[in-house]
Amino acid sequence: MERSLRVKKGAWTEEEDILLRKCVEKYGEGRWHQVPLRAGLNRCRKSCRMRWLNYLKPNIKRGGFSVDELDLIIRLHKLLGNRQVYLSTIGRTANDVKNYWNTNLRKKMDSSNKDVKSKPEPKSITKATIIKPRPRNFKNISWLREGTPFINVCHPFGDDLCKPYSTMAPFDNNEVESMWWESLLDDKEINITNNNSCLGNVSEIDQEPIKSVFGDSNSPGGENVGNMFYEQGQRCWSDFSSDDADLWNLINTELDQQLLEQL
DNA sequence: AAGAACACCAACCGCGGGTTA
DNA sequence: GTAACCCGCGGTTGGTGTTCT
Repeated sequence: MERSLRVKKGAWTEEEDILLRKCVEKYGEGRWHQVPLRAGLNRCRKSCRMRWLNYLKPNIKRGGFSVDELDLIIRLHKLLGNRQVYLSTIGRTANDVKNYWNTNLRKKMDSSNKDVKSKPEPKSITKATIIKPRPRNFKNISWLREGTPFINVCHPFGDDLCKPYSTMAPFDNNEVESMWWESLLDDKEINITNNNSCLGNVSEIDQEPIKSVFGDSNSPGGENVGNMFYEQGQRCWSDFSSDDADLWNLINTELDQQLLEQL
């Protein structure tokens, strides 16, 4: 319970910003419940976190949205829905994207949707078709602590890939990534087994013989796993380096090209 | 010139999910 | 197993500036 009667609310002062910035620079991000005390701020932890993430954090892109950014926001929104955390991958804060969406783009999207109301309703979306990719925390998984590379739970091939690679067939890095995005875009193959894991069509993988994938792992700076090379520190699928151009091309090919023209 | 309406955005709040004891 | 705690997402509010009438 925040001490709502005691903590300060409302706009932040320059002095508060300086205190918060110094605190985060000294102790790092996280442990927000300790930040008000450490920084000497009479603010609740949520307020401190929000101020840092949306305003003080370095490298925040501010100002007007470019045409490319708007295009990407619209496409990602169509792909992922109201999940500003993913929309914020374009380099804006989640709050910035959310505000812009709520005050600007949503109206345009609503009005454009009215134009197509005469069309038949799409098939109803059930709970089982909702895709909710979320970052995962695996720090309690023993084999991860031991340094075994693995792929994130939220993966097109399902829970089998949570297992250590020694029990899995190898996949090409780019292939895995693009298949995940394609699985998001292809509702025919998506099943959800629980709130957080995405299952794609695994029939082809099932036919692959299980191979040992740790045969040539002596490379400095990383590790060869089958035909994949993992950089040092790269432990999960979400750590794959991503080619923005590939993602952009994929979105371009799958989503409605006329969306922007309607705006 | 002044009040109303609108737009923008910083900030607040509730709640769900993950972690810890 | 579970209760308490913590984090952070997403909806909403409220203040301020701008435009309209």
